Amino acid sequence: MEKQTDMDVIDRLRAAKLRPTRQRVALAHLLFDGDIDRHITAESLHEEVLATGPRVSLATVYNTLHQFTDAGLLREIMAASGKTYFDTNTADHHHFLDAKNATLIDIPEDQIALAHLPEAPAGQRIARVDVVIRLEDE
Amino acid sequence: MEKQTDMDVIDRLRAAKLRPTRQRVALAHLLFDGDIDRHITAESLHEEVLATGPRVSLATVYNTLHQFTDAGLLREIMAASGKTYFDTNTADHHHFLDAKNATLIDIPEDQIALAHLPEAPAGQRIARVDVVIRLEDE
DNA sequence: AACAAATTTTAGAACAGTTCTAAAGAAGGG
DNA sequence: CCCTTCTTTAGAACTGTTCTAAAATTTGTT
Ligand SMILES: [Mn+2]
Ligand SMILES: [Mn+2]
Ligand SMILES: [Zn+2]
Ligand SMILES: [Zn+2]
Repeated sequence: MEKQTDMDVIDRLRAAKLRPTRQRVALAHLLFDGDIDRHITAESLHEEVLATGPRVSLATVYNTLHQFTDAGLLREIMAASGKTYFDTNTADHHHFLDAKNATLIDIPEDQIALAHLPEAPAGQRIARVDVVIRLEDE
Repeated sequence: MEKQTDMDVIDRLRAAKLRPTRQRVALAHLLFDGDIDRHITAESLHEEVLATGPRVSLATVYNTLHQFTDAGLLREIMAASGKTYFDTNTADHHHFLDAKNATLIDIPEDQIALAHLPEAPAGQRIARVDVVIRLEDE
């Protein structure tokens, strides 16, 4: 996924049925260029785009993050502390929460295992399992 | 724990180094009478106490919930949806989240098992593990 | 290129949940 | 009782997020 061209990004947006506006292209580059999975908040992404790209309002950052989430390009994580994080890693996985730095860290898939899941109450099914391991300084 | 007398509750508050005020006694009864574990929010407990007991401000409900949590009588759970829940079950345990009703349900201890926990990043230790199993209608 | 229609962006207001402030009230010890 | 300390309270403030409706951009059509 390294260093996408604008055309790469534009195609991706079109595939998601989203017009490739200047703002969305800039945000998509920040989110998806490079191979690193990211855990960002609306505020943090807003600061980042202001520092490097075109002017984008905070409302647009929120709109875009939700649109990307609906398109399956991001995953929404409500870890704690009232902030919503968006994760560029859309695979099923779990997180460490560094509460002091308000940061999420992926837990490598092979390092955790839910032995046996409980049965859902009658009439309901399991939509998603989130494990959050809260860290503290040693 | 069934139907505590005021004296029971007052002793409990004294043990937590909290003056047994009218408000705290009323809230403690609501939280700790009966054997049922409860998952409440500040708003829900506020409504409840207004309906049945002395006038208590929302600020006092928040203050009291945090004091009880600090005293180990409650456990704070930030499940999702921007609301903070307080759990009268202070033992380590996990939850179903019924997102539609914004409700937490205890998962019986024996019905879930974390097979092996990952190692915490250098310099940090695991403070707490929270598993939230989000439910959806079948 | 010019135009019209549809979508998007934006500033700022509004909102929800929570915390803060500082003044008034209640509790406990002598 | 009196004094000191702690607690409660109303309302303001604050944080993160969503909403509103007007202006701007994008896209498709001539
Ligand atoms: Mn969302
Ligand atoms: Mn707290
Ligand atoms: Zn992640
Ligand atoms: Zn519980």
